[in-house]
Amino acid sequence: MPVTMRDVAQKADVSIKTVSRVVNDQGEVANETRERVSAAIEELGYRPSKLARALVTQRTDTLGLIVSDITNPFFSEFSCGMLDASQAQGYDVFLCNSGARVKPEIRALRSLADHNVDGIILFPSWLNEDKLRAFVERHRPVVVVNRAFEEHPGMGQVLMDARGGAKLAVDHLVSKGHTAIGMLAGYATYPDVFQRVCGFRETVVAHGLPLKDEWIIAVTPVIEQGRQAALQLLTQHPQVTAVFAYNDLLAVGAIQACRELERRVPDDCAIVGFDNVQLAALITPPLTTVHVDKYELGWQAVTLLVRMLDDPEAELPPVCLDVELVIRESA
Amino acid sequence: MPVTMRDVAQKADVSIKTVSRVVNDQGEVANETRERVSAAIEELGYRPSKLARALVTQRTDTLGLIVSDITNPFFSEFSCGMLDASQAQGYDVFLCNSGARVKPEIRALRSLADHNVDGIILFPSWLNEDKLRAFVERHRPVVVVNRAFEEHPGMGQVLMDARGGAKLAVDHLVSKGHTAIGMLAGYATYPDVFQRVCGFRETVVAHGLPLKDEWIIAVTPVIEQGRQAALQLLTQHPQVTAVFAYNDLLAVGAIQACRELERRVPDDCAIVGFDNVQLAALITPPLTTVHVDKYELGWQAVTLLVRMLDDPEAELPPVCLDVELVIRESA
DNA sequence: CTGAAAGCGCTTACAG
DNA sequence: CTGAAAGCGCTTACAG
Repeated sequence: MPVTMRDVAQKADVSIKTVSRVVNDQGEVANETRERVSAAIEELGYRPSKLARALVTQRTDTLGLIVSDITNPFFSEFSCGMLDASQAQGYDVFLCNSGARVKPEIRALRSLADHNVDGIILFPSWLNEDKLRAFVERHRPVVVVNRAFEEHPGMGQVLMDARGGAKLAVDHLVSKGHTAIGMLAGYATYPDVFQRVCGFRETVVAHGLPLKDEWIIAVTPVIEQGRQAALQLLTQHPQVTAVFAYNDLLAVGAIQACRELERRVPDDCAIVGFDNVQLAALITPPLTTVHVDKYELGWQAVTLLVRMLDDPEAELPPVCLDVELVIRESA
Repeated sequence: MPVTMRDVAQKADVSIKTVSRVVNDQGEVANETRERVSAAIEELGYRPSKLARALVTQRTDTLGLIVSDITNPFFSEFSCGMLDASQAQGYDVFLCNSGARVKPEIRALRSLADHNVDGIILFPSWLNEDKLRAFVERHRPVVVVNRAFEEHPGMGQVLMDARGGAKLAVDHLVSKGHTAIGMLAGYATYPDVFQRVCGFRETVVAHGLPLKDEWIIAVTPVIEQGRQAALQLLTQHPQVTAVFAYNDLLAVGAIQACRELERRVPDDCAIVGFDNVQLAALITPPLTTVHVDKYELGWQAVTLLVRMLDDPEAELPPVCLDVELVIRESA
């Protein structure tokens, strides 16, 4: 029932090929013909089928995005930037939630490949590098966010300076006189946890402070888990007077824990988060945290991916966004 | 380069049609043949092209979602429910951000139609009912969320009891002794604003309280706008001692305004929000608000849409979710 | 139980 | 400047 190219051709009394030419604005078409065809298109309300076109061109004008948890404001901000950029470039985007679990992540990759997306932006939860490379070779280009991979054709990387961010956080805590600093690390399956933990360890050691494994607790980075982990950390190791959290959600949980333990923030326990989500400024006390431009991160991921699509041979270096410390009241 | 049905057929020494049969698990196939084909599929890592299939079946196994602002936690929670439900039903989903503006919304509808999505879930910002009906007739079924339309084949509705929620909020404020109640309404282009404002007006009148148009301010429902609107409301009309907000974001803005005006919440000014997003419980003071299950709302929207797709003739009544008042400290 | 033909709605060489 | 043929990778009747 939808109107096809054939209908337009018939109405304009030309061949299908000619319609195709004016639709795609390619090849020479006599002005008079072009106008007749345009008129027919207008009149019939013709819109070319992306499906049919894709079948022959192997381009669908779609991108896939796989996030860990769309409910986490970090990812929704990122998605917003990604969507705006995609739209600006003429792509529509499939969204998939992996829950930061491997199986759903693989399922999402497969599913996106089945739909022939042109490219994928992925927050890998955990994924064998070889597997991902195999996927890229067999299917479509992937831009990986927040995880450093070995460079590989068809794989792009968009990173933030997580290590530097962790250093900023610890430096700040040390400057406030803290010597016993713990960390609420993200769940181990989040690859970028590694960078933040690294930065944390390095900086603590660089300051000549004690570094205890028991002071680093790994949990799923949501508020309630942060609360429980902080409760445990501060109860079992009361000497800890400062906490660096993998992200703001965990930091908020830590603030709740302090309230329950009647530890004043920042006097009895200082807390620094990471991401600077909207919530960070709204909580009491307002959170000192490491800021990263999440919208920009999403935008850059698309920019890189589109570049890869436009020139598959190009060797594009990883993109890395700077971070900065935002000092509020929690530390 | 990707492996096709033809490759499988060749390897299994059968016709393409037979491969199609085992892939789609339809028609009788001799066991021995089926196994040979399955083995070939396995061996070659064959995956059927959804594109090619869609071209003939007119089914893409995709759904579209158009939200106003993915950055608003209401929508991200909704999306989460929608994604989980879609996946459970075998659909992948396109996400579009309309920014609650008409043009991007229409562009998104068109774009989704171009990709032949099977159905669409839409938060209409403002859209002529006739236009939407025309779209549905020409293209694909749409489930509209949070806006009451006249019933129409191909259009489903998922609602929440917004009016009832507004009543709960006002009743609560009245029970606390408030007699001068203002409202921070959402920007007028949000259709569901209507229900909440209606419920507000009705209930205020039902209690025999004054209802002043100047006490109802319409703004874009984000925190900063809420802050400014509340500042204006409480400065120009200091007699107002209670505020009902269209959503939690506006309510949070109102709390900030009160802080700036040195009005204690709830003693000098009581505030009630709507949605019960995560932030509501975390702000100081914790927000009294109207709870609605956003995840469930997303899930229900998909359920309804899939029903419509499975049986285009069925007349499915609107789905309406209950709401409840969550009393915390802001009122 | 299995296959050959036609077609979904386009684009890509190739002619003229 | 314009068109006829082949084909993208599948499924849908229809035969046998």
